[in-house]
Amino acid sequence: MSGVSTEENGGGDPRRAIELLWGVPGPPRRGPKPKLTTADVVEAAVTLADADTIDAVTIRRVAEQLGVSPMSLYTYVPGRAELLDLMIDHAHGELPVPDPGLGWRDALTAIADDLWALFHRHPWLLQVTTTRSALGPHSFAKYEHELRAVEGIGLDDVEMDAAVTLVTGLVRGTARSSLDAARLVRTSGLTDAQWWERAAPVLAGIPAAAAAHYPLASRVGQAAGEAHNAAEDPAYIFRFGLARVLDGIETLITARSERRG
Amino acid sequence: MSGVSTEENGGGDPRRAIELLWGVPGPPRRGPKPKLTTADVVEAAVTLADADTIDAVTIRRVAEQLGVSPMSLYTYVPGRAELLDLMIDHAHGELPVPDPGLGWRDALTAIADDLWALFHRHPWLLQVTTTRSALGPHSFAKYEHELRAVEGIGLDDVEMDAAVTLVTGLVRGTARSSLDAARLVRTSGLTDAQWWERAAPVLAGIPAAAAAHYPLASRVGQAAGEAHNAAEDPAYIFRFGLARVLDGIETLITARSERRG
DNA sequence: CTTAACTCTGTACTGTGTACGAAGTAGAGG
DNA sequence: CCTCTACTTCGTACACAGTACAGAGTTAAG
Repeated sequence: MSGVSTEENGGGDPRRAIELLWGVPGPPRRGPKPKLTTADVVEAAVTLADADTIDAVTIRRVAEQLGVSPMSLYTYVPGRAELLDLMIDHAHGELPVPDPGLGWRDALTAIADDLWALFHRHPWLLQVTTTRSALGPHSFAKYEHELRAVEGIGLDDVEMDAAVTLVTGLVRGTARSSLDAARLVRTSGLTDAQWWERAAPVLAGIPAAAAAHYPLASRVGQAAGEAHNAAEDPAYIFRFGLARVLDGIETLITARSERRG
Repeated sequence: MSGVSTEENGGGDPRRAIELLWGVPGPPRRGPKPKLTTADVVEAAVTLADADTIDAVTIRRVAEQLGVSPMSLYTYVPGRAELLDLMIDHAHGELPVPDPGLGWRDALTAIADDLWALFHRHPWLLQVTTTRSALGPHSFAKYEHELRAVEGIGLDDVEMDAAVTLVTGLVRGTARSSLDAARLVRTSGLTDAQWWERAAPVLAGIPAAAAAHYPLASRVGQAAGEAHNAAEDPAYIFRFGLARVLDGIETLITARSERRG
């Protein structure tokens, strides 16, 4: 069964975190040479998270991987929360710069595909909230490139923001489903098919769960399950959703231009 | 700063979890009368989560709220993960049954609005993954009602599934942003405006972060921030996104019917 | 009345983030 | 060169988590 929860992490003054994100050096160092750099810590943390989940990123494990005592990490990073922020911006740095020659549909599609790939390379990105933490250079650049895709196509500024947020949100949501499913297969040792094989007879023994009570859910659920095995389902929703959203944006643009002229 | 992570929870045999979800009584009881019911535990857990976050739902705290020792909860629930599953289905039970007389656009809009409201009543629903756990009666009913909204409008079964998943995914994503932002305001004690007041001068002191490097991001970000204060931003994206998605579905339906005749 | 199933509880283990204080290192000022 | 002091590193300790385990008490079945 599933059930995954999210941990809170403090707010606090943004100063130090922003300085770390932008690599501000700080005052000249007097004491012993540091063994590591902040970048070392971030990279070690990303390696751990890639191989498992964000939960694998514990202060103790990152320290162990670096051959250092846990507490010494606090020299490079104020705490675990800020480390996660640094990891996010680091990962955003992997996004390619979209081809500026593309039309808006192709550009948005490329952005969505790149983001989809990024999430599959770094699934932990979807286990972490982004609000207020996207202040690093690579996250800024990401937003800039996204806006460039919809610049000059007839949307006002507020709509441009909404359009790219809508597309990236679609990718986030569908990629999350895709990766949750994959992770579940890994941790439970059961594929979706195997899991259903086990669950189906239990459900069958419960009168209230009979197909007669849920005719559409039974029919459509089965059809969807057969059309694409469940592992590919989110990828289908991604493509389907992107097509719908792009069509919807096109409708808006058309309405705009017709009203104007 | 932000940074929120998600915990893993085991897979395991679905049998017991499904039985709990559907309220299968189990063999006749011989020992002392139980002080509680599984429903008591679930309701106490929901109360705790509503008042805070999903992290407030610890075995110890739920037990304390019920005036019982922590370990005795394991009589009613196999573990924390299964408790979360039960909470999800319990919450889905609050969703109203949509008016069957509505057209598909109004029906999908009503479903989206109801879900948006549910997420704002129970923000912890967005801190928990749903994959494979939606096997309870109320979650089944939710899916059934969603499909009813798009039944008979010219989509095949696979597209019906994709359409409702797209809409509910949109609500999930935008509601998550909305609630993450609200939670951040609560935990940091800073409104978005106050936080930006503090962050802006720090950013201003970093040459690499100059607006000249991110012209669109600066212009559009400012415009979006002024148009609606950040707290309302996700709500705007929700409405904007829903309009686009519905238009996109309409385009698909129209194309279908034109091809047919 | 005996027995066995069931509930409930206290204790204990492992693992988390990180506060605190001590120890050691190396550049700055004399 | 010596001293001072900022700085890095580390060991210990605390509060809190989920839950395994074993024992004690309770009640229905035989």
